[in-house]
Amino acid sequence: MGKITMKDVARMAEVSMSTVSRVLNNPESVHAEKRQRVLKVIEAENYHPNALARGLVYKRTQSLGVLLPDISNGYVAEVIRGMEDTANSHGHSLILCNTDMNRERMLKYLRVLKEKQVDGIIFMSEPVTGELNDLFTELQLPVVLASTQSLEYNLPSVKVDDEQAAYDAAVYLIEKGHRKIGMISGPTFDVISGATRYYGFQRAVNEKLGSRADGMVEFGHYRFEDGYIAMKRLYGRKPDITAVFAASDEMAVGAITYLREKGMRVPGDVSVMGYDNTKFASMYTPKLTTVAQPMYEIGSTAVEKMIDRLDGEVSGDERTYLSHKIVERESVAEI
Amino acid sequence: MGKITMKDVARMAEVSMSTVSRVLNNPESVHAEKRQRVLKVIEAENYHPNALARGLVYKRTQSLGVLLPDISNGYVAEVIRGMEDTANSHGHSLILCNTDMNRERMLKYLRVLKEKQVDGIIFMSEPVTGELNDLFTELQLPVVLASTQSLEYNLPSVKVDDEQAAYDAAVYLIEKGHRKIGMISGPTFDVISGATRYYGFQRAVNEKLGSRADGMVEFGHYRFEDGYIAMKRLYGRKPDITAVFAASDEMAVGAITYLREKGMRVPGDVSVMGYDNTKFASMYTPKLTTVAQPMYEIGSTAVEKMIDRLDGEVSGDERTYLSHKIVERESVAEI
DNA sequence: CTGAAAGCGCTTACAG
DNA sequence: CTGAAAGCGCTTACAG
Repeated sequence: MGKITMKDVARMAEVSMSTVSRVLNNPESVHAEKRQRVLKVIEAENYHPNALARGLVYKRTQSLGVLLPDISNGYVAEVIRGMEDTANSHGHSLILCNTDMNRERMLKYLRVLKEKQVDGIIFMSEPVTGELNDLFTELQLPVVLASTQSLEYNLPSVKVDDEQAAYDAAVYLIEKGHRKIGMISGPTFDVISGATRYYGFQRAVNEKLGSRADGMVEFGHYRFEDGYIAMKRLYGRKPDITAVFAASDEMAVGAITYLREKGMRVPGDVSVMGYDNTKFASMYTPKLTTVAQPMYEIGSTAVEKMIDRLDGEVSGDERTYLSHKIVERESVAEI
Repeated sequence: MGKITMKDVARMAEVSMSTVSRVLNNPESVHAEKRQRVLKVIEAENYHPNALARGLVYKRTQSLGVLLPDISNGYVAEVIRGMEDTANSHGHSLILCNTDMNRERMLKYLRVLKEKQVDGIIFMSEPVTGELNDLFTELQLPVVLASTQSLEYNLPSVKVDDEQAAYDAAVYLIEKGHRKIGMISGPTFDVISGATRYYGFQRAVNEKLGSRADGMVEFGHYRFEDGYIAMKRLYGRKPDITAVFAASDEMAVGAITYLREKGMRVPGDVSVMGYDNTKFASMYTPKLTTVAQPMYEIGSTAVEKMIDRLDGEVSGDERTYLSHKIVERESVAEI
C-alpha cells in the first residue's frame, strides 16, 4: 500500500477532490454530513496532505531559511531558539544553514533556499555587502537581518544598540569608581559589533573622564583565547588597570583566566565586565557582570518581522533596536 | 516580471521543456550546441528550478527533519553542527524542530515534517517509546536516532557507550588514588544517559574497590543548579569525599561552585570530573577534566547513516557506538 | 453546497 | 538527440 492521496480520500468518501480540499481548507463551506464522511476517511487512512503540491499552487511554503555563522556558538543558538519558537507558533519551519562566513557556502545555500521556495530569509551571518544585497534583490526573496544590520541598504533588522550598550557598560564601571579602564574590543573592521562597541566605550571615557582611552584598548575575535592574549598585552602595558570591559563573555573569561594566572584576584584586584550574557556567564566563578542582549527576543522579533512582511503588514520602522541591560553579578567591584 | 519558469526558458532558447529539463539533469544527453543555448538563457534570466515541482515527481526532497530537545543547549548545538555540515555536503537541508520534550509539540512537528515530505527524520529528543515507534512506522518515514537509542526497537542509532564511558571515568579517578568517590548522576528513569552512566560508575566501584557506592550518589537533571544542590547533599552526608564524577559538565561546574563556597579547593581538596566536554569545559577555571563525547561526529554519522539508507545502502549494524575519551585537564588531582 | 477542469512547474517514458 | 503528452498531488475559479 503506497501513500494515500487526496484522490484516494475522495474516492473512499465518495465525494470529489474539490470537496476534500474544502474540508481541509474551508470546512464551513461543506455540508456537515459530507464533511464528517471525509474527516472519517482522513482519520482512518491517516491521510497527510502533500505540502509540496500545495506549495506549488499557493506559492507559499511556510518555510524560512536562516543563514547563520555557526550554530554551535552559544549566542547564535540562543537567537535561533527564539526564531524557532516563533516560527513554529506561526506554522512556519526553519531551514538551518551554517555559513561559517564562507562566501561560496553562502551562495550555495542561497541558491538551494531559493529553489526550495522558502518564503523568506533570516540573515545573521555578517554585515550585508553590496554584492549580497544585489543577490537578495535578484533572488526576489524577502530578507530580515537578525543581530546585524545594513548601514547602506534599508533592510529590516533587529538588534541591540551596540554603541549605547558599550557606553552604558563603561559608565557603569566609571560609576563604580574605576578610572583606569581597559577594553578588549572586537575588530574595528567588524562594523556591527566591533567598531560600535569600541566607539561607545570611547565616548563614555571621553564624556565622563574627559580623557581618551589611549593605549587602553586591545582587540580580539570574541573568543576565549583572544581575551586571554588581549589581557596579557593590556596588562603588560598598563599594570595599574583596575577594570576591563570585554566585548564578549568569552573574552571576559579569557581575560580573567590570564589575570588569575598572574595571581590577580577578580574582582578584588581587577574588575572584568563581559558582553552578551550567555548561559555561561552565570555559571562561571565569579559570576560575570555583563551586558545582556535579549538573544531569544532578537530571534523571535526577527521572525515576527518577517512574517508580518509576508502577510503584507509592513511595520513602519525598518530598524528595530531591542533594549539591552546590565546584569550585575560578581565580577565587578566598587572602588 | 514574475518568476521565470522552465517553460519560459524553453521558449526563449527555442527548445522543448524536455530539453531544458535534460540539460539540468543529464546534460550529456543533449546536443552541445542546444545545451549551450539553454545554459545561456538560464544564466541570463537567472533561472532557478522549482524544487517543489521537482520533489513532487521525484518523491524526494533532499530535506531532513531533525527533532531535538533544545538547540540552545550547547551539547545539542554541537551535534547539530555536525549534522548540518554533512547534510549540506550531500545536498540535503535540515529542518530544525525544538521539542522541549513536549509531546504535543513533537506530534505537531512530526505531522508537519510528513506533510513537507522530508526524506527522513533524525531524532535526538529522548528515548523512543512504543507510541513513538508506532508513529514512526505509521508515518512511513525513515528514522535515525542521534545521541539516544531504542532498547526495544531495532532503530538505527549513533551514540557513545555511556555505561563504558562512566566506567572508564570512575576507573580513572580510582587510578588517581581516590577511594571515596561520589557521583552526581542523571535521573535513573533516563535510560539513555541516566541509568547507564550510573551503572557504569557502580560497576567500576564494585570491580576495583570491591564495594558498593552506598550513599555516594546524588541525582540531578544535568543542569548547573542540579549539580550545586546535589553536591550540597553529597557533601553534607559524606564530608570525607575526595572526588566526584558528574554526569554532565554543567553539573560538574555546579558542584565546584558549591565546594568553593564551602571553602574547599578544586582539585586541591576535592577532585571533580565532568561528562560531555562542552566548549565551556576548557574555559572554566580550573579547566575541567571530563569524558569527551564526539558530539560533532555523532551528528555527522547520524546524517550519513540516514543518507546511506535513503540511497538503499543499509549498513549492517543498526547501533553505532562512537568512542569516547577522557580529556585530562586541571580539575582532578592525584592523591 | 458540489464537481469537472485547468493549472502550479517540473520529469519521464514513449515515439520518432 | 528531441518533443508532445501524461502525471506528480494539490487548489481554485467556474458552472450548476
